[in-house]
Amino acid sequence: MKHIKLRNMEEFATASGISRPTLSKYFNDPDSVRPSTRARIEAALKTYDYRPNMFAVNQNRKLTKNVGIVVPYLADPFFAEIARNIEERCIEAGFHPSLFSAHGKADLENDILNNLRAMKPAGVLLAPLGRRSSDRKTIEDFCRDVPTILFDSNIEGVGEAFIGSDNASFVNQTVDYLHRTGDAPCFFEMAEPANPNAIRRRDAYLAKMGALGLEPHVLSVAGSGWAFEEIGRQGALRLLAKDALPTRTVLCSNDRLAIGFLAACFEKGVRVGHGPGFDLRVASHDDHPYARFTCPPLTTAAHDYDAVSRLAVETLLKLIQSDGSLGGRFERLVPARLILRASA
Amino acid sequence: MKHIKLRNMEEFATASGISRPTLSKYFNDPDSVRPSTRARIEAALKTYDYRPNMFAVNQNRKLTKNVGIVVPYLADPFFAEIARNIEERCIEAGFHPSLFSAHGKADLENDILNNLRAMKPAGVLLAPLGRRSSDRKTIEDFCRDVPTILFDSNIEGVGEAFIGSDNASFVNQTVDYLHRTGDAPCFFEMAEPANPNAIRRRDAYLAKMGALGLEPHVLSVAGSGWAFEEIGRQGALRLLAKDALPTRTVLCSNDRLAIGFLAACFEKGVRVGHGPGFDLRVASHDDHPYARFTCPPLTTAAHDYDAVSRLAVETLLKLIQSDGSLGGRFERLVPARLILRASA
DNA sequence: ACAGAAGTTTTACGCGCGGAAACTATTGAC
DNA sequence: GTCAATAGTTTCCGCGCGTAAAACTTCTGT
Repeated sequence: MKHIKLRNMEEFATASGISRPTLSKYFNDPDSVRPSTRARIEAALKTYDYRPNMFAVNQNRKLTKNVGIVVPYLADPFFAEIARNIEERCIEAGFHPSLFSAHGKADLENDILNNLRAMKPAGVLLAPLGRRSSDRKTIEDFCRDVPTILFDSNIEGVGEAFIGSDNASFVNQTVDYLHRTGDAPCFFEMAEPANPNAIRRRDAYLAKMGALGLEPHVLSVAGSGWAFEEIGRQGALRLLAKDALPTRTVLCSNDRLAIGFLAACFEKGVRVGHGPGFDLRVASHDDHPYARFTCPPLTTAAHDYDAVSRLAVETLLKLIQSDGSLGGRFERLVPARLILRASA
Repeated sequence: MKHIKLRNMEEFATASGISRPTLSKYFNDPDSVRPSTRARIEAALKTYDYRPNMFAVNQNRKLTKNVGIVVPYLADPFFAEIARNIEERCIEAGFHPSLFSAHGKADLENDILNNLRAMKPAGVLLAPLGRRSSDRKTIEDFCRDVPTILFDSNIEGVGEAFIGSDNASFVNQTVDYLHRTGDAPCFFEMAEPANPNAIRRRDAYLAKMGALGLEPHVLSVAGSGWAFEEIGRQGALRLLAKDALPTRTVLCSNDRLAIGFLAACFEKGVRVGHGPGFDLRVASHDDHPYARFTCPPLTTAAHDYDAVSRLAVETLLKLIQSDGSLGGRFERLVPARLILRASA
């Protein structure tokens, strides 16, 4: 029966027979009015079509219900998936998430943060581009003005909290498994990783190999940017052509590199798998949405998407409730779960 | 030197020595003021840190600079890629795009449209979920209130325009190529496609086979939702187990199904490729970002991402300039480009 | 130099809502 | 039934900016 469209709260007040300040209270918090009047209001809402003007609301409210979600590269299914997860949790909590992608570009990330400032968000969840310290200041300034929680990729000391994956857990599990069931792996990575997690994974690999008393082999392939699959493929093709793999077991820094690596193996007729009749074992990290559809399916260490997104949103809500400060920087690293498939 | 932060335009007016209405004009259109005063304003902007409050601006402006971009499923790299493309073009044109994903859920799409209404966007680019007519009304109502352009997936008569891909062009090219270089294909698809494009592709396949005087074979596999790869894989496994493929050439409705199909072939030792020594040729449509990394790389008909996004944004800008109506529904279908890779 | 055009300032109002203050009505326990 | 606490009403102001009107100033072309 939503026929008459009302233009403002005043009209809705006269139409519903309830004073405007009471309506204002109701829209800010439906529980702040008596149940009987709440029922009257909600009955009126079904008869008349009225919604508060969000611009007028946000102009006057000290704290909006907006939250910003910023990811470095949305065309990467990993970020698409985690952003989806976070977005849904924010909606559940009664907030209005806005999703932004830096598309791999630092200056776009800066623009996003500046525009986000104008939205006066209650809080921001930011997965920064991993990059040199030259741009660190922009993010630092932003975090000083807006309650921000970093996720996925950490910047030491910046933001009120960091929620991420425990790269050591990822690498320890994969190296352990590969070593236990055959040979310890060499480590395949990009020479100039776009992301600090890659550096932590290499460090974890070196540490783990040291702990096992084994000699590490790091293969750093050239390439920059976000076209990881192609970089992995080209790197693998070069290594295979030169027969330069130091071991018959390869651990890739991440699944997107591994997807390219496997494509190169297929191209060159290298049989990837575990057991007799196979030339090479390949494992990786992330459990990328397509990792189960590679040929062969990829053995990998899986992110706990659910836990990371849940913790990130929970921490953000806590941060918002405690008025923008948690009293000390909170950090939480979520461990990985090993996924065994045919590639290793 | 951006030291003093000014709280509103009034303060900036006194600080810069320029009247507030003139500043207002400047921020709405920098070219609407005399070059000399424009220079004075921009000089002042470098001394003082001031940006108009976007909520106050949008409350009073009849037409905001917001544009909404709505896609059905952002975790699908196809939509991630086209959304990225569209977003960047909108920014270039001086608008503020907001990206939303329905995450495959019809009720979420409805919520998004309702929230979008509150943002009073100048225009909206909507790639609707393909679904039954029961929800058509929500979209129709929305399009009546907000200047909207549909893309990717059409709904007859809804919105001011539709920009999409020419499914017939996709299918004609792949069928032609397969037929010319070997055998005509059977058609592999989902029985209950999430998207009307799938139906058009099947129809195009039937028509093309008819035109070639050949008998068509449509293989519809069970499954619904957006996990296309798994649906394709399961369907392929069943068909291979029963040896039920009517031809040695398979044309998949889209690349995500094909990715699953290829995974199943690999699993079962079916050698996919073109020429002697291969069991099966597989081709598809879309040129999904991962199509070049499948094993073997996928022969497919590529979307012209660039043309679709460019046309969509151009049409939207035209629509906004002409005050919300183009005087008749505009439709434009972009042809495909055949990409030959090893799978067929 | 001067009329006319174009740009600028002054003044004033409005947008739709948040929120404070003072007052009135309702509630529930004694 | 009284009274205090709670909830609602009335009235008013402020938020930051768009925008209109009128007066004023500066810029054009001749």
